[in-house]
Amino acid sequence: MRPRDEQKEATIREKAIEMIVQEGFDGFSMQKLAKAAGLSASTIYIYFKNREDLLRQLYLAVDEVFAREALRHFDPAMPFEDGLWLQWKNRYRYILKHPLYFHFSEQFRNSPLIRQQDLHTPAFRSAMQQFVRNAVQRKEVAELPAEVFWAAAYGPFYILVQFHLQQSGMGGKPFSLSEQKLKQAFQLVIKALRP
Amino acid sequence: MRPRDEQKEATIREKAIEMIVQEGFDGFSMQKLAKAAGLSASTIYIYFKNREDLLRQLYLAVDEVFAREALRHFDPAMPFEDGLWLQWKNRYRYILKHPLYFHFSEQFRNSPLIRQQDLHTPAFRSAMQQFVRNAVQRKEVAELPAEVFWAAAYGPFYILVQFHLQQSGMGGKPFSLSEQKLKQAFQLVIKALRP
DNA sequence: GTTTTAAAAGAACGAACATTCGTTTATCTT
DNA sequence: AAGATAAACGAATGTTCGTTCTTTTAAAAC
Repeated sequence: MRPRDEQKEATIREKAIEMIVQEGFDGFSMQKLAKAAGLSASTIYIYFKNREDLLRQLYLAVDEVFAREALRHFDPAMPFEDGLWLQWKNRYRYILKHPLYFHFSEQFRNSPLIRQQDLHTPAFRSAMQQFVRNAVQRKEVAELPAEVFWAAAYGPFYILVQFHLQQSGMGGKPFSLSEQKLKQAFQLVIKALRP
Repeated sequence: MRPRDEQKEATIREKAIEMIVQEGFDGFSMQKLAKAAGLSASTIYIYFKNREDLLRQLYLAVDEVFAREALRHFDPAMPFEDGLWLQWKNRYRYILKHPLYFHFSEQFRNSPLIRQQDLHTPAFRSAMQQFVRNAVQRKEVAELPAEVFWAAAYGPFYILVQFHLQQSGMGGKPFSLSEQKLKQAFQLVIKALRP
């Protein structure tokens, strides 16, 4: 029997993400994807059940990479400031390395295609919860409702990143957020969260 | 001659926004919109040049309402803390009053359909710029790169709002962010931005 | 009340859509 | 080398898409 071509599936995934970032869900079709990937439309159905399944799988795969990169070298037992900065830097590095992936997931954020509960893996969520519990216990941060805390801890990060991502457009222009500005924003967050 | 039916155009706009919030750009079509609005598809083309024009007009109209509401009772000369809190409350009220509108604009945020520069009217942008210039001059806030400043001033707000918006889903469930939590987040932001 | 005009409807257009089907092709097993 | 099997393809399915055309309808102007 003939084996599956791993390179082929990888190409489908890459081109699909590219197309969605450039044209949105709206402009994304199986036939255009087939043409972009240089294969027949029916071949896509060997690797993915249907359009919806393809989108779902893409999202899950991208989110999994994100979760892995965000938690790199992270331990929920870390001192709060170190741990939060590590996560900021990890996410920053992820976005520099995979701007398309990041842009792609952002398309899902407010779309009806993915339920909120599907965002991030359970392991990721529980690691983050433990991290905050520790920080509160050690009185490194003020005690706050969870969503207020996360909004303060990551809101500035995401707004900053989104701004620079849009500045860079989708052409070749590089992502221009400097680590210095990132650090500046981070210092503000730390000041805000101190007890 | 027969006059245009203003009610008809209003219905088209409302139903279009509803449909986009519920099904995304992907699931939005002229024919489904016609059926939902109870008229012929060709009638839509009396009020809007085409699909793209319809989306553009919807976005501009919604954004105009937002800008008006956000600036309600606002003056760039206000003391910083008062002015920023007023804007937070204005935006909060806007989202409570028009959750669909807000959800609708969020769909555009990372989509290729609207250029970043089209976000918000020039009047809105310049009012905000003047507001910060004044605050810096009076040493009410630290001097920071513009995007770092805005990220810190509004990041927590938007993350908080997005979280509660997703919690409420799109069914009848009410938008559940309390003004108390809003105020808590605001206090953190003020603490962060002080010189 | 007739004429004028544009709104509104409905049918129709080709194009593009997601998906399936039958055939061909490439690779593994024997 | 022959046979088995699933990958890969091209063609075709029926549906839905955005938009236009033709006709009908309703209101304003006379």
